[in-house]
Amino acid sequence: MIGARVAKGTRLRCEGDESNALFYVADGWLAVSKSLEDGERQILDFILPGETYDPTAADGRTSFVEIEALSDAVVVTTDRAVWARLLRHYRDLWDAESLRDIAAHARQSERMLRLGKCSAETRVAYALIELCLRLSACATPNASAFHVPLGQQQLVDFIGLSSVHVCRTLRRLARQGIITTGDHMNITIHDVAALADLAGVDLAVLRAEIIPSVA
Amino acid sequence: MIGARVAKGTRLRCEGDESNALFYVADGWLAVSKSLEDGERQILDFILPGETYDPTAADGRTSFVEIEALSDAVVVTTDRAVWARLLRHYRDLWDAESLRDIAAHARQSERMLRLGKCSAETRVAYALIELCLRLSACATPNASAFHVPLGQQQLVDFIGLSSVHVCRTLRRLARQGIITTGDHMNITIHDVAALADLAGVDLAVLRAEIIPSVA
DNA sequence: CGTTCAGTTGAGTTGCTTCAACCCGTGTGG
DNA sequence: CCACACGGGTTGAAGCAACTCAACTGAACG
Repeated sequence: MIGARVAKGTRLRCEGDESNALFYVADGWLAVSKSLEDGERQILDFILPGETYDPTAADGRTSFVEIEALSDAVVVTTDRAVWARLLRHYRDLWDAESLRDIAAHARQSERMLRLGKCSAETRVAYALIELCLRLSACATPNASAFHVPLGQQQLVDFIGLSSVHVCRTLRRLARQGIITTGDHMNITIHDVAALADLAGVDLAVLRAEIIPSVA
Repeated sequence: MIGARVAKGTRLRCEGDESNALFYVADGWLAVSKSLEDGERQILDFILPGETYDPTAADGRTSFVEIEALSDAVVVTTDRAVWARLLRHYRDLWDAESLRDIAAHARQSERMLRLGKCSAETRVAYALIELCLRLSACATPNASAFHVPLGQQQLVDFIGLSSVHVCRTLRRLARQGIITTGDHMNITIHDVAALADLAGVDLAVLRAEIIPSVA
């Protein structure tokens, strides 16, 4: 189990020597992504402080994703086998992890639905809401204004639209007074209800599905 | 633990009394999907014989998906707590499940990438390849010809395009001699290489990532 | 023989992308 | 201190991929 500081922008290697590794993020944001040969990239999920991610593919050896630090971060690397033993022994840990797993899975599913079936506006609105929910769950209690440590390019890769169109859509939302964007992706949501409406979600339901509760 | 025969087309309830349930599919195909209020539906994954699925959301109570039997099926319903205990006690079971989990996760990620970034042709090709791989792994050793127990509508909900466009794309592939479609979604892949090429995947790599190996 | 329903095809439309120009804050070297 | 280049974000215009609408086919069934 090795803790390490990683600088913003660093790509974490998940293959070769480091295989069978599993990441625990102590601080900072990571992005998990996959890319095509032509350079197109899709961000699959963000990893927030306190969460773990296992990048191992089904063959148990290689990784199927790329992981990148979106901010300076502190990442702990653990051997999968060791981690598994811990999970088996400590009931609480197991429960907590299983909850986080479920939440991650639910989030990914929700995103797939939007990706496959929704308009640009809905997709953008949904992404903002998801980020807002996750952030307010882990840090700020204030639900409406938050800072996203992402460039537009990352947001774009997350949403799955062209940067041009994402930009347009954000501006439209801003013009409608639903959000304000400051410098460097400081986003303030003024009208959460309107945004949730555009995203086609019920805020309370979504939170229950997506955010690991301490039940 | 209750085993039950379910007829093709049945919707499995995952809420209320049946909450905290987890499904093991002994026989037949299930589809896991999510839908929008407007009726649009996205199929998130298929569950094949021998696989399990936990439809529980992060609040531990409600479900966040709909599950439907695509064929007549035999489904075993288990309490999550009981299942968790089994997993903790039987190391082999835990390993196998964790492998399946990883594979499912890798599949879903791969699909998200296609959903967000790829053309219709690529998405259709990829879907066919994935189905083919999974089927040939679990049943037919013959990789090229297989029967998909799906109507076009299901395939459409899986791929995330309009039925019209999926149809066109399939016909185009057929005209190019890459596949043949028989009655009721009997699909034969004549040129796996060409299809993999269109899908933008390396067949061997994909198999390693997506299919739980018995390693 | 008529009805129904899944799949197929054509024609017109739209939403997103692409391309290209531009703006502006930041860093850099003369 | 100014000139300049640079990169991220914004905007306009044009193109194209996928969607919608609508008509048709053919198999399945009473």
